[in-house]
Amino acid sequence: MPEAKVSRNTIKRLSHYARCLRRAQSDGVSVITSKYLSSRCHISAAAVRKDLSIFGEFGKQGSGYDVCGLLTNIEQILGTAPPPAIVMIGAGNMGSALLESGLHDAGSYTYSAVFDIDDSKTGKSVAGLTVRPMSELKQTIVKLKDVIAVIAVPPGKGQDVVDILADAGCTAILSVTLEPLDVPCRIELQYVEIPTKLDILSHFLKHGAGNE
Amino acid sequence: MPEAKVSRNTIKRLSHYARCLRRAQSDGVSVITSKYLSSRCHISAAAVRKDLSIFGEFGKQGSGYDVCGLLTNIEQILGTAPPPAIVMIGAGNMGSALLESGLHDAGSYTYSAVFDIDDSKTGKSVAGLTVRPMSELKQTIVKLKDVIAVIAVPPGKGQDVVDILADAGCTAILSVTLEPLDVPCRIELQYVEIPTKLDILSHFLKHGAGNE
DNA sequence: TAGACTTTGTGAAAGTATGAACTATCACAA
DNA sequence: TTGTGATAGTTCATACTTTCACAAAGTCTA
Repeated sequence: MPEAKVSRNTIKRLSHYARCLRRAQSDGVSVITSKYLSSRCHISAAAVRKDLSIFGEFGKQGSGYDVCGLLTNIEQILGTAPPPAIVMIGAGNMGSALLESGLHDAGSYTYSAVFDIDDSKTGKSVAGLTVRPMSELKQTIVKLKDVIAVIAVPPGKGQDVVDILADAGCTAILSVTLEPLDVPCRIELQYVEIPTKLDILSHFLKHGAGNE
Repeated sequence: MPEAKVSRNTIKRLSHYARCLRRAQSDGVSVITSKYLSSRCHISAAAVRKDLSIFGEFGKQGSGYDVCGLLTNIEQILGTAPPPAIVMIGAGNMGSALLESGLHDAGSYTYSAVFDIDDSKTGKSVAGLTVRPMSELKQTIVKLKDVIAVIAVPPGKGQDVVDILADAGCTAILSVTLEPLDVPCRIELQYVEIPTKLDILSHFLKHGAGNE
């Protein structure tokens, strides 16, 4: 599998293609063109073809790409076939919202467990999962191995959680808290950057939206 | 104010600098170096200086940048002095979570109003705001003028909200729903891309995290 | 004051991304 | 079988972004 040099931006676009393909698949579409992907993902058709050329002459001229085969290839690169387990830390408003909204459109991710620092929540059920105490977090991470940890705790509590996760050997974290987190460089950390997105919107409100 | 050509990536970084500066300010720091900003924002010092050079020889060799003055300049570009109003659409789990978590660390943004499609929620209070019916949404947008709309409704309900917002002349939307939305090109739309971030994390889990 | 040290600002170079244009290949119909 | 239209794959040129290196300018200590 010679796929060493896939840039981060390409990964992002592949993620969009994957969602678009799943949608097409559930609509019964079996072949898809770069033009269609282009319009649905707001990416130029040339860029789509360039991205997809990493699979090596996979598409068919004149018709397009096989939806099922393309999705399989993309999921191979994304590592979502099967997807890693997801563990939620925080069963408050935000954690519950994410758990209940589900992630079906994002692929076949599922939440494996949910933890909360507040022991009074232990044993309660959220979106079909039983809330477990933080004392069990480390052993769960170790046992599951390939796991993405989602941190949805109140500001000020995030760093403690990160430290536990790092200690357990977790290497992939998605944070939906606002506080800045320090992580060892071997951990890949993704932020849900609501403040940054607000600032971008604010900028375009003040200085004109159209001029990208 | 000759600041026409600030790229989107620069805007993102300025947003990070702004948060870092606010933090420094509340810690009583009055002067800050590119090196410090670099380490806190995970951006190379050279990039920081290049970004900040758009203000034109603002820093002082040997010491650094004046925290207060730099923040003022950045907020000028971000358009967050004062910030636009924020209107929340959706008072469910997600909407409530965002309203209650607050945005103090992100600047001086405040939520101005919250709406919900479920009339049984009308009149109830969430995070100090009274939930209002969707029928009042349009006139509120029109009256506030400079406003960012945050969409936090269940999947399937988002497009209807977008249509109302577009009709009301709203030009800045932040979506935290998973569904893809179609907006007129004059509207600046930002997604909270949780599925994409999960895919990025999944990729690095499978193919090694360190090789960025 | 002198001299060592720190930090900014910037021009050049290297690396990336983007877009246009062209070619090769395939599907389909007559 | 042959011609026509459509689309993937590739190449090249352009523009943008990031990084490097260093001069200029300020700070600090003795």
